[in-house]
Order: sequence, then structure tokens, then C-alpha cells
Amino acid sequence: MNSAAGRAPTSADVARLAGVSRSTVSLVVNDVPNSRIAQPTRDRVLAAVQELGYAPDVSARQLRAGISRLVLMPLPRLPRGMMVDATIEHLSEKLSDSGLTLLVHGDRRSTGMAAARMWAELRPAAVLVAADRCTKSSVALLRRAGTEVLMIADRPLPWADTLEFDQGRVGEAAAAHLLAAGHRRLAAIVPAGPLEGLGRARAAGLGTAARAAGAHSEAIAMEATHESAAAAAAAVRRPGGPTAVFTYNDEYGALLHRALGDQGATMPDDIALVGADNLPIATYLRPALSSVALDPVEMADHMCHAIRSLLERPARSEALVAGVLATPLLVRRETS
Amino acid sequence: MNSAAGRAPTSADVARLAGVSRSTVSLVVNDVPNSRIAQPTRDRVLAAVQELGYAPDVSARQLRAGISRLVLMPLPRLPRGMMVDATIEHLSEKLSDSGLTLLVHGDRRSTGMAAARMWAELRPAAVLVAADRCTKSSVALLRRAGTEVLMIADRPLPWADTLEFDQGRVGEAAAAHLLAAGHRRLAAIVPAGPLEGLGRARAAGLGTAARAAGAHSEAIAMEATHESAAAAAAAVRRPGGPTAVFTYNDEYGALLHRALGDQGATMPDDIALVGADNLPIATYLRPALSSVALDPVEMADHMCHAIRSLLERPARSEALVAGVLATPLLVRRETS
DNA sequence: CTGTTAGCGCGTTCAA
DNA sequence: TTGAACGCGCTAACAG
Repeated sequence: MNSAAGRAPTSADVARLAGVSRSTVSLVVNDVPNSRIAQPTRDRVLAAVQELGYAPDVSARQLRAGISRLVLMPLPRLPRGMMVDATIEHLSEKLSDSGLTLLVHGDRRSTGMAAARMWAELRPAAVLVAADRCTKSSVALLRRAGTEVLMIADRPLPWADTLEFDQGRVGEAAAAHLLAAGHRRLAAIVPAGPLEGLGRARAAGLGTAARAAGAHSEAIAMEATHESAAAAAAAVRRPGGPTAVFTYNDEYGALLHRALGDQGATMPDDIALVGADNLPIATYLRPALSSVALDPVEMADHMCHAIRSLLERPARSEALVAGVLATPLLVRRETS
Repeated sequence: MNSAAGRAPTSADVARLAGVSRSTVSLVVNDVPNSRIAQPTRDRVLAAVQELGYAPDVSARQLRAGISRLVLMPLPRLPRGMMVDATIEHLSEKLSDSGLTLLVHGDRRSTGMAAARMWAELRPAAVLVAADRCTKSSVALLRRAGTEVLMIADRPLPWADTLEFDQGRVGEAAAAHLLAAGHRRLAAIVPAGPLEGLGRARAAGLGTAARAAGAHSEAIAMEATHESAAAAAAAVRRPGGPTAVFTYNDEYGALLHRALGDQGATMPDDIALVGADNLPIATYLRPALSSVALDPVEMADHMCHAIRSLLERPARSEALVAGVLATPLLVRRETS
């Protein structure tokens, strides 16, 4: 398997063209403080860099430094979609302000030791990964290799640095809104399948807030199909059923929205409906779906901050990082 | 900025533990053909690898080899969403079958020379990137550095290897369906803003197919707002206006769908509506939106195949790769 | 002041 | 089965 036009220009090529040594090239290119290189020399080097299109090989740099400026984020398996997408974009930007490069690893399937080995090969400074892809020993492998591991989980893990993403607060935000509107019988739609865990966490927040207010709440399981949505809608509309429903996210909200409409229920009069994640979908429905929004910018901020703390902390500090990911904000539209 | 537990285990560590030389470790770990290492030795090495959690440093390997097994894909700027997401997942899988690792670069903003330099630093074997982020000279920089560049564009570029993504075919598929249903006055919704280019390409396909069938077609600009959608709906419903509309994608379709409904139009009787990309949204609407689907698996196949051809082709072959990305398939639902 | 020499880091490969 | 050299950028020590 050969390659394009050939060998990349090296610092030696630049040095030759500029008539200086390789050290000088390094000093100029990295703008090393206290390096006494005369301006004319500097200019010659930069001109040569320009002419050759020289870009220092990160491999060589990393090999020498022992550790890279890379932050590796394996694509999360579960919640594909805009939230992840937007967060990645902002995180990438913020990290690059700290001289870090965010690389997203395309492999979504591997977990445990195999995954850890795959990530470790790249010797990233840090790995930012959802808890479901790591075991205790895979984290140990990475840390032994000099890579910090920051796990995204819904509660702090005793054996790893954790970025706590308290999904319960999403449900709490929905509950606060619905309770304030006078509802006393709430329900949470919990997706069946791989998203169930996340769904339960959000539903639990709703339940907790309801109990605290002396209101009633229940969980209703639902798959991402029209049939299942119809069944859920029927369950909601049974005599004595809930007057307000919180769905795992806006997609489930949209499905239930349609099912309720098909069954002749009007929103918010018969049933109030609140989704989550504030997806574009929410605004396309009629009546438009209220939704609990998480700000991707804020999430990216928290992530960036946590990663930097991890990389800057003194050698043996035992403290686990634990941060809450974002403040859920209710966007009220027409269904509540 | 220091790091985790320390230094990663090296081949020297493994060699020491197994009581062999570093060369032997290399031969065993890489399973080099024709290297006659006795089975007991082999076993000792592998045991040591296991015990230490050794993972060879890609940097060192890459430095030595001069080229990596990395395929870099900068996140596309424009069409965020599930299509991209699903394609990345499948592509990652297929590439790893060829021993290649897909890394997605989080930076979405940089273009031209700055971007090229950023990518070149990683010395990837190939870069897979949308045409709007590259200039002729930035591609030249990458190729000089030994990196193959595969551009995703809507038509072959004379100065780069191109993966042709003929967006026009999406519009053609919509037209074929609508013409077969007897429509003779078609319209295409073209998004205003950054998506305009893509939108025009899809609309052009509709126009071509309509002309070929002796039918009429027009383009209608629309922003992603309810106000603009209302204006577009009014334009559609004017006397003598189109009887069928193709929207850039399902999100624009959803917006127009709602606006048409608000204005009392029924679908498909008053107006037939077809979106694109087959997003989940399409199934949540009432009536459900017909949509032109592109198969992400097929797209990933094409991409993987093109990348492999690029990496395997003999040194100076001038041929440009040009492949069509996917066959659009119409999913008929209730609006057409 | 200005710039250079020498050697390191780690995995691979060829000759011995 | 191994010793030695290599690939490229960084930096401490050193010389003009």
C-alpha cells in the first residue's frame, strides 16, 4: 500500500533551504521563549516553511515528548444525534484554545480491554468516554500508559475520574414545570431497548420531584414504533390516568404526540406533553412540543474544564473529578 | 501539564520481562511472516504483553514507517445529522477490516491551508473531506506530505481525486415518483443560507427530470423558519402553482408540511409533498412524509472502496477516482 | 548575543 | 534470535 506524492518535508529540508541547523528550525517554528534567534534568520526559516508547506510530524513530536496533546473521544454508542454533534463541535473549539486537539474515534462497538488497547496505541493525553465502554481494568491499562480517563456516567464511579451527567435533573426540570402548572398526576415515558437506562434515569428525576411535591407519578415503557406509541397513548388516557406526560426525548415525544392526536386527545387541555433535548422536531409539530433543553455550549464548557483539571493536576492527587454536566432549561411551547 | 500514572510500557519492558530482545518482541507482536521464533519464546512474549498491558505506540511505528494507517475525516460543516452519523459508523467498521483506523477531526471551521496543515501534522494515509474545505494548494500540500486526499463533491474536480456525490439524483428520484403519479407542475424548495448549494443541486435534478418528461418545474427559496415556510406555502398554493413539491430534506419538508396544514391544504390531494434523507421526523408527521432515502451502508461501502483504491494504486497513475455515492430510493408514505 | 552539536524516545528491519 | 541503525523533532550543553 504505497502513497501519494511521497515523503513529507522534514525540519531538515527546511533547515537546508534556509541555510540553518535543524535546531534553529525547531526554535523558530515553536517560537521558543528565550531562544536567541535574530529576526532575519527567523524570517528565512519561516519563508522556507511556507515554501515547502512544512508541518511538523506530530508522531515525532509525540514520541519525543512522551505524551500527546490529543484528546480522544470514542463516539458514544447510544444517543446519536444533534446533541452529541453540537457538543463535539464546541468541545473541539474550546480544547483547541488550550492547545489540545479533539479526535473522535469512529469505532462504536468495541469495549473493555480491546477498546482500551486501541485507544492506548494513540497515546492520547486523555480519553473522554461513556462509562458503558470501560471496565475497571481497561481504565487501569490506559492510566498505566499515561493517559487520563474521564468517564461520562450518571453517577460518580469510585474507580475513575467521572464527569457526572445527572440525567435525573432533566426529569426534575420537566416535573417542576408541570407541577407549577397544577398537574398532580404525572407520567414518564421510558424507552425500551438500549436507551432504557438513560430513560429510567430521567424518569427517576421526575418521580423524585413529584413525590417531593406530594404528587403522583408513574413510568410507562414504550418502543420507538407507532404501535407502541398508540398503546402508550391509550395507557395515558385511561380513566384516572396522568394529566401530564414527560417523554424521554423529543423523538419519543413526537411519536406519542401523533398517537395522542390520532386518538382525539388535545394538547395541552386533555394531556400536557413535555419532551427533552429540544430537537428541531419539537418546533415542527402541531401543537409545538415543549421540551427540556440542555445547552451544548455549557456541556462542552464543563467537559473542557474537567479535562484541563485532569491534565494539570499534580502527580498523585487522589481526588476524583466530578462535575455536573448541564443545567436543564425548560422551553415552553404549545403542548404544556 | 503532566499526566496519569506514568510512562506507557514499551517493547523494551516486554523484552526484559520475557527475557528476549526488542526485535523478538516486534516480530512476535506483529506476527511477521518468515520470522522463525520458537513457539515457547512466542508464548513468553505474549504473556509479557498481556501482563504489562502493552500496546505499541503508533507514533513510533508511524515515525519509522513514514506513513500511518489512519484515515482522517474532518467533520463536514454542513449537513449535521443522522445521515453523516450512520455513514461514519459503517465506514469506520469497513475501514478497520482493511487495517485502517478512522479518526474524525472535531474541528469544523478551519479550511484551506490552515486546515491542511492541521491535518498534515497527523500524517494520515488519507483524508476524506468535503470539497468546500479544500483549495487546490491545500490539497497539494497534503499530497506532498504523502497523504492521499479524497474529496467529496457534487461533481469531479480536475485537480483532486473525487468521490462524486451526485445530489441531482436525489431530485431525480423525487421527480420520477411525482411524474409517475401524474403531476405536471413541480416545485423544489431550496434552503437559503449555507445549505443553498446542496439544495440547488438537488433541485437541479428535479428540474432536469421534469424537463425530460415535458413537465414544468420551478425553484422556491425558503429559510428554516415558520415565517418563511408560510410564505413558501403561499407561493405553492397560488393559482396555477405546482401540484407537487420536493423539499431539500425532511426538516424543510416538516416545516412546509406544517405551513400547508395551517393554511388548510390537504396532502396529498391539494399538494403532494416529498422530502429527502428519510429522517425520523418524516414518520412522525401526519400525514407522514414521503422521502428520498440514501442508504448509509451503501455510501460507506463506496467510500471505503475508493479509499482503498487510492492507497493501493501504483505510484504515478494519473487516474482520478470518481464514484457515485449512493442510489436514492423513494420511500412512499402518506403525502404523495 | 546567536546558533550548533549531540543524543534521546520507541518500534522496525536487515545483516550477522 | 539479536545488535545496530534509522525515522524526526526537541532540548541541554556548548562554541562562535
